[in-house]
Amino acid sequence: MWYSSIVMELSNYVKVFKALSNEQRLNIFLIIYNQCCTPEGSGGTSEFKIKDGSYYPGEGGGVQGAFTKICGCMNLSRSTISHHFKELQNSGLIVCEREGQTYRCRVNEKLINTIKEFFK
Amino acid sequence: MWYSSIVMELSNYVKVFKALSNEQRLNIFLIIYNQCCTPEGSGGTSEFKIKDGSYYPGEGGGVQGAFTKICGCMNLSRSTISHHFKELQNSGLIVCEREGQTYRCRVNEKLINTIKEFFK
DNA sequence: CATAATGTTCGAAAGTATTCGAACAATAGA
DNA sequence: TCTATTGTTCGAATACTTTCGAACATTATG
Repeated sequence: MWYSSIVMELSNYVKVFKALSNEQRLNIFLIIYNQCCTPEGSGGTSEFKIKDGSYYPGEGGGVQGAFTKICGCMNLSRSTISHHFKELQNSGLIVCEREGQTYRCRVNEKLINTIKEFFK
Repeated sequence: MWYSSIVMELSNYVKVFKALSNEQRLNIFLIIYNQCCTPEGSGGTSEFKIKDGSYYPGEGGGVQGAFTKICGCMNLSRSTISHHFKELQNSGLIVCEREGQTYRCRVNEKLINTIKEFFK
């Protein structure tokens, strides 16, 4: 028999699942997750880079016009994208900071491992 | 760099995360998940058994008075429990059937593996 | 069969989410 | 410095969730 291993307060799992429970937000998360992750094990800051409508991972860039370009991809207003980013940050799934007009996001790999563990 | 492996329609992932995005429902899921799973790899029907306020897994029993007892544990009405069970079933996370007054639930291990894969 | 118990369905109330556009603040570049 | 662009915050509209109690259907048992 299986046991789920619960290592955080249940309300934190709820936050994560809630963050992923909206299709638009899940899409945004996947863009970040798939395009902008650190090499496994590095644990450092990873980058999220969008240029000319395509995504370029890695190499220290960050994004310019990330929101607007994501808006273009998914037909949502900038304020809505901003809101969804905030929800993702709030759940702990991503960590973002700005440097001038450059947006820098990293996926919280530790939390993702915790969620993986949840499903044993 | 990681890539999430998406093997279902995104809307199905959304359904699963939505099902787990409410603390009460997550609790119910955990009761089922932790107390009533088949031995790994068996793939068969597992049981969900509650008796005298305690949970007894396995051995072909099923539940009598499951809802009422869960109500007792979590201060929710029977109609609410019923609703949450339906949501969990709807997401595909659990499969339930009744046999007379006996409730039989199994966790959908295949779907759970799919979700695990999602987090690479 | 009558009764008690269990789970379901319905409608309503209250709360939460999603989305928008407008007004705003910060920054980069002409 | 002025302008265009970017992301943020606000308030509002609409839609969805959570929860309840009441009425109902089904089943087990006296």
